[in-house]
Amino acid sequence: MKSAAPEKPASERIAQILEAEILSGVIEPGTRIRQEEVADRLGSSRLPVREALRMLAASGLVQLETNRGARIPHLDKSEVDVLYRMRERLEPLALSESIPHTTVEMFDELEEIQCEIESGVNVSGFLELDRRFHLLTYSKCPTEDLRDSVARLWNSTAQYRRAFMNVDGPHRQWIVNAEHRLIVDAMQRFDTKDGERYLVGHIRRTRKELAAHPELFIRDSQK
Amino acid sequence: MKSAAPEKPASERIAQILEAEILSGVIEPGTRIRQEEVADRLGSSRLPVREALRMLAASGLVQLETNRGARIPHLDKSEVDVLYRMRERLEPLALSESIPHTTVEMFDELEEIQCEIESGVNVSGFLELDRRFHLLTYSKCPTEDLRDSVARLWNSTAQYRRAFMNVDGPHRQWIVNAEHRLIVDAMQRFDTKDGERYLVGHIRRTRKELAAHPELFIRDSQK
DNA sequence: TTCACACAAAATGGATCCATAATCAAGGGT
DNA sequence: ACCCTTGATTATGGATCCATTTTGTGTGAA
Repeated sequence: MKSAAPEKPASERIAQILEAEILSGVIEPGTRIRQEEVADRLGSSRLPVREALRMLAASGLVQLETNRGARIPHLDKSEVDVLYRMRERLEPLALSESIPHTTVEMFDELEEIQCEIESGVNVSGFLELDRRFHLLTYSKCPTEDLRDSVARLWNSTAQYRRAFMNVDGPHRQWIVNAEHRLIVDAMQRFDTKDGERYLVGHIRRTRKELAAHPELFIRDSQK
Repeated sequence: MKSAAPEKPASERIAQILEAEILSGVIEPGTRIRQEEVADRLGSSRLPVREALRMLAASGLVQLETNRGARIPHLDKSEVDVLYRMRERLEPLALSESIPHTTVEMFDELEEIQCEIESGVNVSGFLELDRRFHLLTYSKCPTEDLRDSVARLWNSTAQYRRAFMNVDGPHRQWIVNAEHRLIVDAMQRFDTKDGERYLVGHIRRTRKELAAHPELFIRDSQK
């Protein structure tokens, strides 16, 4: 056998890079993604880019139109509202399914993330830590489809969380911290009901706060 | 302008054909799908087949593994159980969001489908009509992501509904008919709460009946 | 007989090249 | 002055060919 070369995946690399760029806001919403540009920017052919875009479309990060390429979708107020209602229903299930399989290492990591959040970070830092926090609480859910669905919802709504944080900032950050702490506590008590309760409140509150800022959803130019 | 040539889509054609073959059971669960075989069977190159498989993977119909191709996934009992719990939470939301936008044409079509179901059909016929019935009740939901998520769940669980119908047959078909009628009635009354209630019962009952037939989930050979 | 190693065959991932549809610009007509 | 049409440019969809990984088979030894 050759060296310990696990022969890194393939076009997944491009998908991961693009995902990071989209989630971090480097590529702005509404932007059209040209295959060729990405191809020679990342030093590959257009073909893996096409496959990467298909993966991202499956993850809810881009929207594909036949013969019209890929584009980061613009959602209006009511669509984001429904996505949040989906979150309110699915994520508690993911949490319930995850709780029976939690480990102490997981709680250590959750504690670490939450402490970092409370230590004060900027918007991008908070968004990334918050995402890691919640997806980690679901990570022990044995059903991959459920984990994927939840991740899709987080991806689709990421840009609006970012926009909201930019206008309302760490305004009522203490609420998020309290909710996170309560969720972790319920998990440690293996109390799925309580976990669901706090989590629903967490998401529901965010949905309502988002709905109170309709200026985040104003279409820039095109209808 | 040229003739009315809408220039049919592209690799979507292959995806639709494969989807129909998978849902109808022509391609059995666990089967490995070879790109080359599909390519020259449908008279095209391997490239559109690859894209089609990516679409199907996004729809939850196949599972892709790097360098190992596409395969129709085998799910175990607990995974199907969780998928049904996801359905219990998401589909009522889709129904609620759809009800305010219903039309009389839709109710005519629902009536037509339900009558055809009650007229007595074989297993494959029922499965297709049942799928059309429910997805039609969600079809006016304005949020595409929600409709897609629901369709994904139907795709992922299709083979188990088929297996169940094959062993338990039209055993208690009258229950399905009653539930369908009640759902349509609630929709016509624009009563989202009642619609959700009957729909949850419908899915929940199916989940429990499936759970009562563990023999449907016995792994054939590989672990 | 069974396990292990090696080699061959096949299937997938990737790159380059061609065809076609969409976009944009310029020009002419109303 | 505005809109429509017509062409050129650009970008995506598809086909063929090559590289790499996987898998299946066969032979050998314990």
